[in-house]
Amino acid sequence: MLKMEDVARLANVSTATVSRVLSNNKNVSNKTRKKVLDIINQVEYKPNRLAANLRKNTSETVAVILPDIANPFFAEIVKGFRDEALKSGYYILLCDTGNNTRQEEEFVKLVKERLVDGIILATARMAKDEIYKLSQEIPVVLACEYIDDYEIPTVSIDNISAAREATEYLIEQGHTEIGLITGPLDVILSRDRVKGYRQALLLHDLPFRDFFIQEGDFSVKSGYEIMMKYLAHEHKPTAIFASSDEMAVGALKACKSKGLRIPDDICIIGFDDIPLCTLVEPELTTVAQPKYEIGSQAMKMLLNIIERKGLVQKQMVLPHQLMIRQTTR
Amino acid sequence: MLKMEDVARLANVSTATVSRVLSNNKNVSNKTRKKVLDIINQVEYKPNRLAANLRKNTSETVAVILPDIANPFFAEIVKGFRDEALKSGYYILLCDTGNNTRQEEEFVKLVKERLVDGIILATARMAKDEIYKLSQEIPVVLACEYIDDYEIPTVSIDNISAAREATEYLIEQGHTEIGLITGPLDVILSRDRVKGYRQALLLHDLPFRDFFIQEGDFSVKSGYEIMMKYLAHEHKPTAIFASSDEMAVGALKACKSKGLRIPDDICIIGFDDIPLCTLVEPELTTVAQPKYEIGSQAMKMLLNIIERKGLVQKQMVLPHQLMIRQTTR
DNA sequence: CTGAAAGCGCTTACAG
DNA sequence: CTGAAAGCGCTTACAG
Repeated sequence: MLKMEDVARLANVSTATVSRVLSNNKNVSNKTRKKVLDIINQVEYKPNRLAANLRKNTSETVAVILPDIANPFFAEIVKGFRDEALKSGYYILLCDTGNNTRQEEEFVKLVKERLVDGIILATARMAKDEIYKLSQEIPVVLACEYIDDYEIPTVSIDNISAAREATEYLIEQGHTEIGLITGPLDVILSRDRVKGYRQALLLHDLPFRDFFIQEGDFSVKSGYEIMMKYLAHEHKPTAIFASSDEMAVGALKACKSKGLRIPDDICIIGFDDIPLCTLVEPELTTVAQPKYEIGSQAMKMLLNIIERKGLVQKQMVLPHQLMIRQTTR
Repeated sequence: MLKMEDVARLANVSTATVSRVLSNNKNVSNKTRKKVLDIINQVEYKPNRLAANLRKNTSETVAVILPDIANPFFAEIVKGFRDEALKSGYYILLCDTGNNTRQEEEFVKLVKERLVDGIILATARMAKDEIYKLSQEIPVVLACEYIDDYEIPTVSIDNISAAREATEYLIEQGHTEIGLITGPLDVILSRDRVKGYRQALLLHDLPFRDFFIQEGDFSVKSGYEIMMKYLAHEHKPTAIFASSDEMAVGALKACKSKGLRIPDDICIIGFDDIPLCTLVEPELTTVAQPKYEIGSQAMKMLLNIIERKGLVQKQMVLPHQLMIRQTTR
């Protein structure tokens, strides 16, 4: 494999000049630049990024840490990450934790090893203060969740308001017994959505029942199982608010398997608005998040921080939207 | 950030010794090793991988090039990649081409820049001989597709046989008018599945109709639109074989929108067996691929080639399975 | 506008 | 078992 030295020799210049040409440094005469570029094209020279990065003390790579790449919600966000990273010539190191908290910490060492210039945490299991500590050492942006205690850069919707509105919508439709299927409660956004749900009940003077809050893990299966539990109870909810579309679909499946009609016998609202919503029957009412936008904005923010492009907005809240479809009425 | 030099000074040894301790080189006395490890733990030293890799001329990173991370089929395969890579301490650089052929070539330059030690192509749009050329320069494994002309390492199912069996199953159920919804025909596996379909018709002396082969792009939308076209035709198919589950679900949706009953009026078979299959109604009959296995085996093969662990099987064909559910009878 | 030279932080023959 | 020293392939002050 050719190195810069070879190109320099062929072009009769120093490696410094070749390097300058490659980095579009203005301090090169047009004549020299052309000569060097010709050689580069001719021999198809590509600089060794490892060497360049070592010297520049960067990696031009960012880590995206997320729980599960097979989750369609994250898949869409990743597209936003990707497009924005590519625009700036950064690569993405995929860090799928498989919902394993230890893995999350494991990946953080990427940073110490200088393999990445920054990290996007698309949902975190780590404690808030750990995230904060991390963000003091290295550029970190948290996607999908809002953290208020610390000044950690964040791109997300307002999960509390979104959950409150969804719950209030059900209340307005006459429901008073609303079952909540939450995400894992070590995830901040899961807790925020519980808050929103509680706020809605309080605002409408509705009683709060412990049994009506059940913790799922975002999967179809957990939604199914929790719904079965609800249905086995003597005091059944008349509406379900699930913290992910997949759990909502699981709940839908459970209701159908028991011969219940949706939305006549029971109403269901999901969260995220993944493609699946319009593929099930009836089509799922849900809270839409601007997934792609969250991804691209989070990456943009991270790259701005990495490249210290002056002041960057630290907390960005994007709009959500209640998508009323066929599982509510 | 501390460097090896600092650790060496603190431990009163040379950097060579620190390096040996870090790489588990046996040529270090237990006493020295302990002394060095104590310092390393104490100051939380992490070696700069960039520097180590430059020196060793590796990157301990592999590129996974795939069309669309949001495709649930690939998402599951990626899990196989991930687990196997992690086992060997390799990282994965995510290269989602967004179904853009130019992007595919773009990513190949990662190799020239020494940013990755090898490449997995999870489905390729590149011409066979280009893939071959690439595989001569750098370790390459092709996942999901089988290439026979060249000796390119490959992990896949037998797409031809799988498609033939699925088509024959429909024929055995009495269908003679079978519409095929293919994937993009620049993808090898799409063409292989067309081959299998043709073989089945030939084997059963059934006529081959050009109109019954329609090219989709693996998306729900394309399946929907193609099905609508079939249904608008005076000579309608009585069964559909789609080259992806998402297209099959699109076809299903189209049939339902026209008031057709599945499987009574029309039968549908998909391909891949993604989770969606059991979430739609009726549940989708499909050809299951061992997705996770394809991923882990492909990564294992790639890492073996990279680390030159002797002879590696060059072509691995994994079993597929027809999953008969509710959209056929 | 250009080049000589130092240095990024490691690893690895080589010598002892 | 250990260390001195060269070198991986770039970039970047510095000097001219």
